[in-house]
Formats: sequence, C-alpha cells, structure tokens
Amino acid sequence: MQPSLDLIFAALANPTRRAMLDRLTLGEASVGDLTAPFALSQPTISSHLKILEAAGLVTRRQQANLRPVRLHPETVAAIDGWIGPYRALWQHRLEQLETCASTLHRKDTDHGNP
Amino acid sequence: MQPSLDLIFAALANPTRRAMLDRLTLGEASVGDLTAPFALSQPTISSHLKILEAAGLVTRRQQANLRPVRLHPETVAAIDGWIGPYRALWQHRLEQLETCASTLHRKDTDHGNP
DNA sequence: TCTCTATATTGATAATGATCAATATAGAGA
DNA sequence: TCTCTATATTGATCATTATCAATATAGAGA
Repeated sequence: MQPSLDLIFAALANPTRRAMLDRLTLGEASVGDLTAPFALSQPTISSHLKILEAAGLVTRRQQANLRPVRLHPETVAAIDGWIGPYRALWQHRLEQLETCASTLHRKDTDHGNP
Repeated sequence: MQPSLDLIFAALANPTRRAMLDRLTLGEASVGDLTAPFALSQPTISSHLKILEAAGLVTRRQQANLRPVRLHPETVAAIDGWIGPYRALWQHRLEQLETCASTLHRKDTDHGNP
C-alpha cells in the first residue's frame, strides 16, 4: 500500500531530504555516505531517513554493519498521479501561448496578402 | 520567478490545502466558497490561502468585496520538472515488470516446442 | 456617514519539526 | 568475549504550524 500524499509531500518539503534523494538516483548509499556531503550530524540524517522511509520514498536493507538505503521511485509515481488533473490545465495554457505566438508570427510574415 | 520547491511541497503537504486546490480546478472561488466545505474557521482558510499564494499555487484578485482565488497551474509544472529524473527510474522498473510478465506468459503458452 | 458583508490580522495555544550531544545497539572480527 | 565501526535512540531546545476567538479593515450601498 502507498503512503499518503501528506507524508510524501511533507518529506519532499525539506531541501536536505531532496538532496539525499538526488544522491540516491546514483545508486544505493550507506547512512555514512549520505551524511558526508552535509554539515549535519549523523543522528539528524538518520531522522531524515526515517521520514523518507515512512513516506515510502526509500527502502533500507541490512548488510553486515551497514544499512544501505535505496530509492523507491514508484512512490514518486504517486505524485505524478496527483498532478494529472493539473497537468491538463497548464498544458492548455501552454497551447494558448503557442497559438498566440504563431498568430503574431503570421502577422509578422504575411505582408498584406489577401 | 518561481517560488521554491520548499514552499511548493510544504503547501501541498496539507490535505485541506490540496482539497482547496481540487475545488479550484472547477474554477475561481471566493474565500467564502472555499471555507464552506470545511469544518474550519474563516481565518484558518485565509491562512491556508496565504500559504498557497506564497507557494505560487494560486493567485488572488480584488472584485468589489470579494477576493476571488484562482489556480496558477504553471507552478505545479515545476514539480513535474523536479520529478523528471525519478520518472525515468520508475518507468524502467515498469518495463522490467512487463518483460517479466511476458516471459512468464510465453512459458505458460509454449507447450514444449523446440 | 453609517451599516452590512467579505476578508484579513492579531494573539494565544497545542502540536510538530529540525537539530544536537550523549548514549545505546548490533554485526564483524580478533 | 572484547572491541571497533556503523547506525539508532533519547532527551533537550528552538522554530514553525494549525487552529481558534476576537478584532480590524475595506468596499458597496443606503
């Protein structure tokens, strides 16, 4: 079952967490790997990971001492679903802009043809 | 200029605000219209509107006593942009699933042909 | 100008979030 | 079993959020 949009959007509202997800697009990473790039303590990163995991955005496994983290991109697909009805609206406006632009262009290039 | 993803995602993390946006897909609405469906006070809705406006998700105009609110769907397009790199990842997995399913199907239907 | 209606602002409260230092746990290997 | 390394948990602090009741503001019309 998919976590709620509440949890997903709240998780994504934090720039540290989005940067962590960016890093994970390169592949699995340990908690240490994820801590290194930030001026934040390890417990802080662990707490961000807990939030990302609760949102279903990452999964964790156990490998010796490590708890490698990997992206769970299917959850991002839930956002794509939510966006659906809005996409139609903004694309409609883009079409209007294009129509307007091409109309202007025609006015510019048609030099008084009947 | 586009508001930050921080503000956009934080605004979307609240179910009341998402419901308000849903309502606005039907068209412009006054603050009163937006208050009616919820068991929340008018000041609370005004405060949610301020957050949606700061995130660039809605715009407001003045019309007599009213402050009609309308959707600004172009901002949602910013999320679509953020999603980009993740979309490739989940679609890749969907393809793998399809390949797997069709392989299983072939095994099911090929009854010992050489 | 006075009043009505719609909306915004203020001030308070209770809940949540980000962060840290300190400490606990758990697996691997000596 | 002892120790090392990696990660988690705890407890505290400070900032932010959601919410309300009460009050302020601003436009329209009598």
